[in-house]
Amino acid sequence: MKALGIMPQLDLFVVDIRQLRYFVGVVEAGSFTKAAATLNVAQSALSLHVRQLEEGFGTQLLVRDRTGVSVTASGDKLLERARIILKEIQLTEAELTNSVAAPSGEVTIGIPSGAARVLSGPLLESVRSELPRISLKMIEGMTGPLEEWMAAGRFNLAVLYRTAESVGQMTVLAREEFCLVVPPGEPPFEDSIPLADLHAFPLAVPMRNNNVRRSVADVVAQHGCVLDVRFEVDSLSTIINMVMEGKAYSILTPSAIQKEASHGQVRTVKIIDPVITRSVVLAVNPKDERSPAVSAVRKLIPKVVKTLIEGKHWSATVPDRV
Amino acid sequence: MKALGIMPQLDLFVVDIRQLRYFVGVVEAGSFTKAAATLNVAQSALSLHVRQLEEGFGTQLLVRDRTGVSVTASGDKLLERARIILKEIQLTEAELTNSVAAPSGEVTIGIPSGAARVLSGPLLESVRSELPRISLKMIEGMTGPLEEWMAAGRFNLAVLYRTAESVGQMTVLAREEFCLVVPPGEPPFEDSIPLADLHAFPLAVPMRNNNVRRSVADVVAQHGCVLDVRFEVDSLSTIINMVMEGKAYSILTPSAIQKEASHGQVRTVKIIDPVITRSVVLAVNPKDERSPAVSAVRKLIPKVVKTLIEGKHWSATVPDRV
DNA sequence: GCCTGCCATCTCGTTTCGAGATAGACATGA
DNA sequence: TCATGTCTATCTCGAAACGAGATGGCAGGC
Repeated sequence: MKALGIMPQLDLFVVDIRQLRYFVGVVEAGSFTKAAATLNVAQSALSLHVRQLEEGFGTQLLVRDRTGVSVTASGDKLLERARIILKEIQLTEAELTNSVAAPSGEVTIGIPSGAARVLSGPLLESVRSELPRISLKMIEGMTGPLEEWMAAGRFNLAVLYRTAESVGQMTVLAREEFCLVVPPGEPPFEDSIPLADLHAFPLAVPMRNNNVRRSVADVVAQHGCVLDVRFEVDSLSTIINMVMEGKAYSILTPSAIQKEASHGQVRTVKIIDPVITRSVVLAVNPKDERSPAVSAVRKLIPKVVKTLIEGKHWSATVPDRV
Repeated sequence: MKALGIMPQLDLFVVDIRQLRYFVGVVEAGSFTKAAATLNVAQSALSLHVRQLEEGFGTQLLVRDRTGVSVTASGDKLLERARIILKEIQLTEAELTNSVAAPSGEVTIGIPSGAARVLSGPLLESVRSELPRISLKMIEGMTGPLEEWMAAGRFNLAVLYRTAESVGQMTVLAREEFCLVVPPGEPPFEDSIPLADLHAFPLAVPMRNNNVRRSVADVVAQHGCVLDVRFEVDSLSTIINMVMEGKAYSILTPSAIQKEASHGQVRTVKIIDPVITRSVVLAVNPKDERSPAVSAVRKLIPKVVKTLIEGKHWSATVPDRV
């Protein structure tokens, strides 16, 4: 066994929690084989660890025979001591985690207007019901400014968008596909439209620095296509109103127009050849990672998202967890 | 963190002794960097482990700043608990090892006649003084029968010989070189003699199944040499007496004739081209490995051997320990 | 502006761990 | 006597964990 740092003397034996757990488990089961089944560990691993304890202490702890094991006098001493230690550890874990069972305080979250349209209500409700001592401050905005403010540490958490496969340390909440948002009663009437045909529709889209705009523009450029951008507006609700009033089309993700689409106020037509996707991700301010309140909200958000998607309140896909 | 067996739930956090030791060390040092120096562990390792504790408990334990660290309220709780746990472990180790601090009982050891000549007296004395509650039963014999008896489990321990580099689970106590044992006043008078010249001397050597005999015979055969074996005697003292009386020469290791050589009753001449060496090893009966008494004697023997060699009471070399 | 001190992160080689297979020992029943 | 079953010990190998060393970022002092 390698020197463990705190006691650098070579070959010094230091008992380990795992070994104690295995030892107690074996004694209580009465055999390595039964303990293996109970503890869901290979019998050979138990055999090895108990043997390491015996070698470390320089004394035999178990008597082995064909019917199993029984403890020696030394083994009884260790059993008693091990139970005390394991109990202490259990109490420690309970005490330390208990202090985060009811986290409290203020948590700030930045959220893009699009995602906010499906997520802000349910999230606020969930936090209120499940984390009653947490005050969630939600700041909605366009993604450009949100990225900057998050980078500046203005929020504890932020919902952001990413098109790259790699999202680093962030959690992927959902994947969305961009679609053509169509005024009611207007063509096209098919379920999908090729990217190359989008030029036929006059578009109201966000400003050039907008994440949505850049995502789509990149793909369009890559495919040698063009778009008929008539209006550049950094106001999602304005864009949606224009579509509802038949003044323009737009290219958005389902979260942005989930409600209007479900009420028939706009229609969505899938864009294909290629499908344009992006991820909705959750970023955490590294400084706040270990805050119990932030941690709790951070764990709650994916659940809210999953519930929305599975309840067909958001047309997106939940990413696979590996 | 992998499922630890006793709690197979994935990702379940289980505090580890090492982490607690590191945490306490860091808090007491007031900084990771100072703790690293104190604990002889890389600062990055401490940082990582404490962070794992924080992530596992879901709460921040330390406040870090440019002057070092201080504990949070949660950290204080953990510090208190950790000290209790580490103390319990220390007491456990003390209690368990204390029961082997004064091992008692009978220990049997087989020892070849050659090695017994230098080792049996000092070993019995050492056991008597350092392990007063142990009764050491020493059985001397030729190595052939000793090997068989040890294999049959007749002894707890056995001192044996090996010529191969690999000695498996056994402990190497010493290395010896075979030499020509010469009657006083007889040639050769040089300090060393080539193997090829040994045929000039009439030899009294042990019987064919003897370890000594086989070790030398193998090397002689490998070098295309011959020996003039006049007497085959399975009694070491008889062989030595014959040499002392000028009736024969012999080929033995220094342990066999250490006393007679030191009294001028025989001379030793180093055999070269090649030097013939063998190891003196200590074997333990696997069934007895964990007996405290056997373990204590097992640890004592190398010390006795080392003292003999370093005190020039045995012309052999102590093996390097890697 | 530079230096110092401190912590966090990354890479890489080493060590440890556990699963699975297998062998040996022993008792029981046919 | 042989086959079977039960139990423990040992070995191999792939995966995971660990720690050293290097490096970067940040803040304060000179």
